[in-house]
Amino acid sequence: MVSIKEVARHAGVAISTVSKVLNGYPNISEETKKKVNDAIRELNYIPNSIASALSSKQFGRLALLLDPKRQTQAIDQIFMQYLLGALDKAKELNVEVVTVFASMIAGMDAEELTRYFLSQSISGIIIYGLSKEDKILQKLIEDRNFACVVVDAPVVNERTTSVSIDHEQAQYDVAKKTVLDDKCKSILYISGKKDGFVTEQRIQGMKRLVEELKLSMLIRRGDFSEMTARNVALKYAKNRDCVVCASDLMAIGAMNALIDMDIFRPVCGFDGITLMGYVGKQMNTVRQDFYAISSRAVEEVKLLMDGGGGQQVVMPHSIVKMYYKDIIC
Amino acid sequence: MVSIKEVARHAGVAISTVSKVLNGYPNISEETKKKVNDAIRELNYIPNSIASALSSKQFGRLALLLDPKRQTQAIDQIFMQYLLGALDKAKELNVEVVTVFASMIAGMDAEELTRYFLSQSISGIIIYGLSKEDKILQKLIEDRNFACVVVDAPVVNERTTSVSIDHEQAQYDVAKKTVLDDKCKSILYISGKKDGFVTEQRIQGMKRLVEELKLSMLIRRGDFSEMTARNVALKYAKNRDCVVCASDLMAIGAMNALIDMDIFRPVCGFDGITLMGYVGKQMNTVRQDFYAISSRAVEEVKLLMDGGGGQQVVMPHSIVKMYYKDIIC
DNA sequence: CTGTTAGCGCGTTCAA
DNA sequence: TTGAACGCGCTAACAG
Repeated sequence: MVSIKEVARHAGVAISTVSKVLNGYPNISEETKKKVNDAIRELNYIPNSIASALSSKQFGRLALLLDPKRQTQAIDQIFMQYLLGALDKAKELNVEVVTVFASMIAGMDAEELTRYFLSQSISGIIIYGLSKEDKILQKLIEDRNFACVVVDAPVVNERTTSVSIDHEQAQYDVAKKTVLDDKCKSILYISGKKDGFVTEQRIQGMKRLVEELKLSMLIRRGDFSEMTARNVALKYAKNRDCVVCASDLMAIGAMNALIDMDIFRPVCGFDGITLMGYVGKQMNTVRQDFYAISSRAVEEVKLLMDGGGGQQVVMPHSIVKMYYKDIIC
Repeated sequence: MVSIKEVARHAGVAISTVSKVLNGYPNISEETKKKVNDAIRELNYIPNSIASALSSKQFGRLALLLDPKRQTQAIDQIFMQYLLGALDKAKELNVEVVTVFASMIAGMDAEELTRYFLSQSISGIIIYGLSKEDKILQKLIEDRNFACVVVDAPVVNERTTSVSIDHEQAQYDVAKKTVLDDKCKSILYISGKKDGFVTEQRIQGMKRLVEELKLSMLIRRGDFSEMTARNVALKYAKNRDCVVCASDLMAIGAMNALIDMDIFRPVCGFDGITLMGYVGKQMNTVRQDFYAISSRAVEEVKLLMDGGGGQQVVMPHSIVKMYYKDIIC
């Protein structure tokens, strides 16, 4: 491995001069700059980022914390968008990223987790989809040892920023459009899991709408799975004017149930990802740009790592009519 | 940040002694070992992996090379299984992993890519789904600067191992079962993309079967998308006894086309992931364990990084009957 | 504008 | 069995 020392010798300058050229310091004559760059090229020199990090004490890596399962699942597609957005932005900002899956840290308490991250030179963490039940990560956040960005959970402190769309408003918006389009009076709402932060926010949005438009609403707990939504719809949709679901996947389940029952009800979903397969129908949904959200999360965590304070970041959403012709692949 | 120096001072020993305890060297008395460990615990000392790597010159990180798109896609679910399998195993083997997406290295030629990886202290690479058209990565592999493992492509040299199931045999197996179950005589085969290594292997499997059982076969190029498979099936399935598809997703597309045409044909797929949604049908498919494949790939790349030679690793597959009731989420 | 020097935190001789 | 000393490759004062 060719080191900075050899480059310096080859160029006939000091090591520090090479370093300065490398890092774009001012006050270097064009002439020496050229000499150094020539040497670098000739020797095919590659800077050692490890040594650089050690020397400059710029450790500060960023951990992306996701919770995929051994079983393939629809949400994996969202995870990929998160990863893609984060890695692209991290490369742009020159931040090293470590991908961490929940299974790798299962069983660790907050203290072990802290040690684990520190030993990996991690100083910033992005947590995707924090659960209300996850006391360990919440402790980690409260301890403020790391710069944290929480996606889709309203957690903020001096070292923690929250990034997400306004779920309350988004749920309100998409349901309102659906209700008004078809002059519905009664709603079946299939919500998300109990332990998710967004679930409650979306229910609030529904309640606001129901109050405002003087509607009636039946809320049934879903779990973001197609199957459960299907069963709920089979049981309760008949007496309702429309079905509002807290995810596109559940909307598909509900839609299939309606088809099986041979009745029509407007259905609306949430997420706006193209995973629904070909069924020749259409529906309203909330579209979020998971890539952009994750990209922003990286920017925010960088700010925190550089000493900024935590804040609440609200990303834009839109309501779109999706055609089920959108294909999975 | 508490360093090894403070631990040494606290324990009343030399730095090197602490280092030896840390790395499990022999010839350390139980007594000093205890002193050191106590100090470590008291000070809450965390070894700096960066400094350790620099000092021991053990760089050797592992890059995982994937190609997800900005658009959500079914294959994302397979990617997640790959990532999960690789990261779990890497943690077990204590290998540092860097996730790299194709978009991050787009436009680089083999030489730039080499420099990029080297500057990141990467010495091993796992390439998932290498395309025949990707001359740059193929050059990278041929250059032998890195320990490479290629998943789903039959590329082997001294520094390159191939890991995948036997696609020829798997395609043969699943099609044979489907054909024999229903006594089919003519097949519509919807293949994968032209530029994939596995596409050709699977076609070979089909050809072997056709010859052995004296069948007739019409091959149409698909692209692993539901939509294309649907269109192909609409056009050609009517005159054929069954439809064999090179992916589950295409099988769904074909199945939906058959339903629309209101005709029945046995359909078989490939992959065995549960992404098909609820349609109340069933079909044969090849099941591969993507997690296990990726896990094995990491083991193999570790062997290569430690000086081993390249080889061809064939992972097991099985033929299963999948019920479409398997739900996406 | 350039070179000298002193570390960063740790692993690894080699003497003691 | 232990510790002093050196160096990994690089950055960052400071001196010239």
